[in-house]
Amino acid sequence: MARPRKAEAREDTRGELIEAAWRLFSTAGYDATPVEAIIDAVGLSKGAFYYYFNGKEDVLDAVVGRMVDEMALEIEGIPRMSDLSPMEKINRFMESISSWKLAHLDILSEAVKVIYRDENAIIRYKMNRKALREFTPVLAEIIRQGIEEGVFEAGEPEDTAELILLLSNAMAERQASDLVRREEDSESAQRILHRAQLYLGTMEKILGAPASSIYPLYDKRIEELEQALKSGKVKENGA
Amino acid sequence: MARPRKAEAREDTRGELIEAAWRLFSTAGYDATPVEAIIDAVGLSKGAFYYYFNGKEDVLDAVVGRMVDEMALEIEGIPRMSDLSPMEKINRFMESISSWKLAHLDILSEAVKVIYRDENAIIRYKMNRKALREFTPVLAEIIRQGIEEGVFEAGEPEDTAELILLLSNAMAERQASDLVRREEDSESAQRILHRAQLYLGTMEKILGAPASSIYPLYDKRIEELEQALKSGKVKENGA
DNA sequence: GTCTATACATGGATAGAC
DNA sequence: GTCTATCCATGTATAGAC
Repeated sequence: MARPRKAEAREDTRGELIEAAWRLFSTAGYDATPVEAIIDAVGLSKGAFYYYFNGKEDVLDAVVGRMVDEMALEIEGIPRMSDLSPMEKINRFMESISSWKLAHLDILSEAVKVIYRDENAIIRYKMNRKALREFTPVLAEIIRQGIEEGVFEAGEPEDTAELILLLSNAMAERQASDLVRREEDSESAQRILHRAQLYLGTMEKILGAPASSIYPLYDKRIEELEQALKSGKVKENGA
Repeated sequence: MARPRKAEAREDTRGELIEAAWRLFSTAGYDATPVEAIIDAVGLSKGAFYYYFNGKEDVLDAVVGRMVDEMALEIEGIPRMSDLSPMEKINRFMESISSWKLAHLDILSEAVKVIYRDENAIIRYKMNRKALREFTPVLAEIIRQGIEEGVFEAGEPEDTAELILLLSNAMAERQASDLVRREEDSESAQRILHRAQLYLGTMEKILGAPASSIYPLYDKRIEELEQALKSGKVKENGA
């Protein structure tokens, strides 16, 4: 009977639900988060939830959509940054994506472990696919410029971009699992970096770009990430 | 009250359940298949199901396990086929995997569409990960041989093998969705093949192998697959 | 050891009150 | 537009027959 919080106290109910859902999905997992947990966190009833979303999967799409859109915002201007060379643009692109990821790992040194659990494959999959869709045209444009200027030697820009993104994502997944596992199993940091170099080198070959030209900052990023994971939560996230 | 089939008529109950589960998962999807549907198909009760499996996810693991093991059986001998060159071994490897896939598509020109639906990401993920685990050492051994003989120029064999498998899987996923979509959207066959060449070419670069050396039969395979999809089910699968 | 019958809790969904 | 009350499917667990 206890009536949840009054409506008047609420502003962006849908947004609050998305926020709460993401916090729960990333700490408990998707399947393990009942709709009830989401509404409890916000102080709403089930009916309200189903008023804002078509179902549980719908809120997952909203969560994913919000994150990818944030990323998209950061990268969409890169092709038109006339002070950067194509290679610099690519590095800027990579940098934007991984620093965004780092920023969103604050809530979640724990979350990495959760998100990469089997049952949460659906989250990763939706994220990857949406990111692929939205980022491919941007990266393709950069590649096109590089080909025109003669600094890249690659095939069809769209396909090439897609492949690069695929690799970059696979690398991220691999590195994430490497870093998480490194706490138990102690694989050498050297070995992990070495593996990353293989991926980066492959991207260079695909682009027909010189060795060690892609993402030279990567080593530093990994170090940061490792520090973040070691020291537990980096900072608190209130809302 | 109606008592299902008697026990005496049964031989490999667990196997029957796995079989039925796979048929249902691949036609209706994982989430959309209640445990009840599986036991109905076999003529058993719920208790029996929970006698053989710890839960629904357990039967999915069994399904995936069985398929990957079948594939593993076909490829594990390849590194020791002394009449083949390393490059031939790699092609044999690829061929084995994709012809196995084709063979298991008989039940399922329909299944492709189902398996690639969002909600079934968990099936694909489990499949890919198990395949990666089991196939990497085999492919790595072949690569090691190639490096020793000087026909490949690649880095650490395990990492290289993993990357190749990753690409091969990504290519398969891409091609599957291309071919399925081709029924509505009419993307040119040319474009699809072209995309495949990009993946194969990348694998060659990773191995440091000559162009067009990997999987020259691929074009033919794709044609076969396309025929299979066009003409609906290819053959019936009784048990 | 193998299975039937059944009970139960959970949680996704909906109808309709306010 | 917001929420309460309710329904129902389904995953899980168990007691006990054969």
